[in-house]
Amino acid sequence: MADPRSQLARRERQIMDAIYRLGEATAQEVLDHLPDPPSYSSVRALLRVLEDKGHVKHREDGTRYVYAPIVSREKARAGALQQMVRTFFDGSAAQAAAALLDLKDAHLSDDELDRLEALIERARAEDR
Amino acid sequence: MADPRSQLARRERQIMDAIYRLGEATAQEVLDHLPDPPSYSSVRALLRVLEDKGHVKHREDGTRYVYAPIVSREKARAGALQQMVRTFFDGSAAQAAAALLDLKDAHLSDDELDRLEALIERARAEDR
DNA sequence: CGCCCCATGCTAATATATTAGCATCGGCAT
DNA sequence: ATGCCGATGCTAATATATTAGCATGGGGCG
Repeated sequence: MADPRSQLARRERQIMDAIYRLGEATAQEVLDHLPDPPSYSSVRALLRVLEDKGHVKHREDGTRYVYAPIVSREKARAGALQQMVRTFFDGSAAQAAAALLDLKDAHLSDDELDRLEALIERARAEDR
Repeated sequence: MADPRSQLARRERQIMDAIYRLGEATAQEVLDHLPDPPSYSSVRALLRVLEDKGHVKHREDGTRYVYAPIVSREKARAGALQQMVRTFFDGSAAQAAAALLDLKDAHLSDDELDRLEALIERARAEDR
């Protein structure tokens, strides 16, 4: 599964990222999460374009539109992870996981570390 | 550190991804790794643009140019990881690592699992 | 030496994305 | 009822990216 975002133009992708970050969002909320924010009007136009292209859908909340991605967060991120692994880690998911643990602002809690170890044990078991 | 690729246009980013995947590459090699490949000539033009913008440099290998990224693979991928974690994992590197272990084509070897566990132990130790 | 091949430089045309303005519509409070 | 506010629809202008063509230049080999 390819990362659908890889087909998007710069702004379009920034907007999709904002929506994925927020789960769902109004034009104003998207605008608030955009780097070098353009006008509100521009954001709305791009949301319409993204809807035309089938990347986004909207529901009405009272008088305004709330946008949500067509491709679920889970699927989109799986695609993004694979893309990442291919581009930067020679296809090795393990290398990528290792790099994540190394991120300086990773600050992992004991709980999280426990859960990761559990996952590793599970991966071992599955391989047999 | 932000992901420098987030400023790039669609094709430009695809080209940067190819270069990061390959380490360094000629125009022809980049072309071979591009989805919906344009003409060779277009690729060369974009490589020049990317060089102007400071994303890429070239050395001469005999008569041809071999392009390499300005920002090291390590730095670029750290930025990309952070971006990914922010967008898809609510800022939690641990959640991201967990998703990596779950990727269906992750196929992790025992060796890799060992190394990951070691990293987890180290993370525990550092936190004290 | 001169030709050919394989590369690059440059430039112009086209396509696409991005922007923002203006018109409009509907609900709600006065 | 009507005026206002906050929203959308639409469209046109502009900026940017993308494309590909043509000219040029150097090196190696017959």
